[in-house]
Amino acid sequence: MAVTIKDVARRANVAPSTVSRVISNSSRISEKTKERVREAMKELGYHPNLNARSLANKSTKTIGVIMPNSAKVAFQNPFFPEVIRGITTKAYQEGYGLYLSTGQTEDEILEEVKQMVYGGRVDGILLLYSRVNDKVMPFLLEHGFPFVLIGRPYNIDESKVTFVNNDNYKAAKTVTDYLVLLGHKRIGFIGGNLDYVVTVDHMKGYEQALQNANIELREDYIVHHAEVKEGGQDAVIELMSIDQRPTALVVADDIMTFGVIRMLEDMEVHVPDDMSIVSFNNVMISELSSPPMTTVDIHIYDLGLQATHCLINKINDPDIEEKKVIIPHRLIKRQTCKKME
Amino acid sequence: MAVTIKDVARRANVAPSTVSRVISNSSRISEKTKERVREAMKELGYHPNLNARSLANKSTKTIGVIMPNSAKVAFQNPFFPEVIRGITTKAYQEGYGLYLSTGQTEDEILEEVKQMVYGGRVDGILLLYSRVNDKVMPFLLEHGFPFVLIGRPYNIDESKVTFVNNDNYKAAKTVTDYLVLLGHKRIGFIGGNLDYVVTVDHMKGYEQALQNANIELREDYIVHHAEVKEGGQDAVIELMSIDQRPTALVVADDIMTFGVIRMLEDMEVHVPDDMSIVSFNNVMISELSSPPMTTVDIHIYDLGLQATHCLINKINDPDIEEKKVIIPHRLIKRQTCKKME
DNA sequence: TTGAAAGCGCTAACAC
DNA sequence: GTGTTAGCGCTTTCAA
Repeated sequence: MAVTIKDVARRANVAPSTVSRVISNSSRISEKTKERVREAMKELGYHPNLNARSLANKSTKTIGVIMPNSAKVAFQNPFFPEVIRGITTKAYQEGYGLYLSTGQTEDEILEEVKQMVYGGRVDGILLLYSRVNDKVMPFLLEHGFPFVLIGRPYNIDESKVTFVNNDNYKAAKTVTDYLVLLGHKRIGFIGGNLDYVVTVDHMKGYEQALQNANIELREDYIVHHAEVKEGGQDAVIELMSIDQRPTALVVADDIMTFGVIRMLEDMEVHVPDDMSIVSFNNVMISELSSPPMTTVDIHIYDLGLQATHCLINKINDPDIEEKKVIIPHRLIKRQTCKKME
Repeated sequence: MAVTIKDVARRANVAPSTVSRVISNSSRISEKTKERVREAMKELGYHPNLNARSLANKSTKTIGVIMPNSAKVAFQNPFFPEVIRGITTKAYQEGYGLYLSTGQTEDEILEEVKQMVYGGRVDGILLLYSRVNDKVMPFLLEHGFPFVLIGRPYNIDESKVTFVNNDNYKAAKTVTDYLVLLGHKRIGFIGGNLDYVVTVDHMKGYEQALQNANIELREDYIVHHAEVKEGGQDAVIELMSIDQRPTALVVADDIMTFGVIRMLEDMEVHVPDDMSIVSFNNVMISELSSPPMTTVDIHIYDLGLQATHCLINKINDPDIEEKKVIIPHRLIKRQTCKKME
């Protein structure tokens, strides 16, 4: 059996409560006793039992991280590693640990969240996605459990939830405007899963830009795919089979763009000469495509960092008011766009 | 305050222990009482407190996942997401949760591991890397704490630790043999961080293949870089500045290969016409490079899955004997290799 | 400034 | 089959 607070107390000739106070560095303990107790802890190799502490405390110092259903797909995309990197950094600084969701389906995940909340496993929850008809958020809201959303609440009053997001609408609009400015009129859109709010926002931005430019919206220029890998490739096939092919593409995600470029290459459609492309995220390898891709940097790392920051604030002060943080984005011009002749 | 086991007991007119037994579905409870108790749980909306359970139980049903120091670098590489995907799958099946390390330096991580172990936060630990002078493994070994290593123990008796690995030596040898068979004699090697055992193994395989082929080893053909992104590019510069440039490259990692191809392209060295390349891992995007890369599939997902499987076995039966699992690899031929004229 | 003791919610040994 | 009860190791009143 491991050494407990009682052992330390005995050794230092004090009461267990005193040891506890020393651990939390209470100001009402004399320096002398503190020293003596610390000594004893060292000698015995004492380490607190975190479960016992959590039980007495009702605080776990851990954050639950909920990934979209099926990490299967999620983790394919460097977005998640990168956002977790941001989360990790802040969490470590503040002495929090991370507890990861493992469920694959929406229902499994909801079950897990319930366990985390009811079971007292975590002090707060980070939602790494915003889905259109999500059940997790309503649950959390209903129970007044601290959480922060990365993304944007949908069908839920924004003032009721703290979230960290990009202005994806604007980003998509800017990017489309940019292609229009380069002289493109036939601009296709390859979007992600329509269940995700980010996809909805992207599409609206794209549509608005075209409308502003008096370019007619063509249904057949818009393709959606859930899978980042095959998705990009399938989408290309669809778009290239159209009579009047697009000359430029707005692509939901950099990884998709890899697939898109690859596929176009196979069809001898050259980027950027025959096709311009802009996409989103600017993950690490985005600059390593051939040609290097023009993309919107959404500062994924910051999304994670800020969200964690907000969450910890909320945990520390449950009555803090809800907050909306927009992380700025930035168009990174590389070599997948070209002016129309 | 949440509803506890006592509330349920009162409601169902039984003792708390009975409720506990119903929860664990003990066979010594009559179906009738079980029903009654379950009814009460439903009515009251009971959910067990996991901290209390862990405290009484000395079991947390969670696995600690330790990433190499600085997830900063680690997560850049799709290897980790993919291995976690494997872990996640098995863990979920078996009802285990995942607790992630967040430390950046080796010391921080060792501290975290100690916390996990002493603090009773996890039942077992998964080590996602094998470093040459690692302190975590000795610690775990010394404390007889259940853990499984993904990779290979170094400077530690293999029979003392359960590990899941590829035969990286052989993979590197095969790959180099392959290039030799294609007629290459000037074969460069771009390796990862030499602190990692996998890098050591790769290099040995490479050297052995050259030796077997009676090709002299050239120091200047061997370059190591820790960072996957810049690494590949820097390495190319070094290798291309040599008088007698290599005609083929063995690259430690697919992501590096993206950088390598990119850089070669900039120098108008075309792959595979002017340079053949083979690398390792076969992550999702590996087939999306231009040209698609020839690489060794190491079945990352299986590494994670098997390791988790072994760990859970060890947790359930601490006296089970240590085991060594080698996940097979497979050369995936795509388009970055060409026969020398 | 310190100690005694109650309790956090659950499990498991022991009794019946 | 079911109940009683003593912990698990810590925190936190309340007293002194």
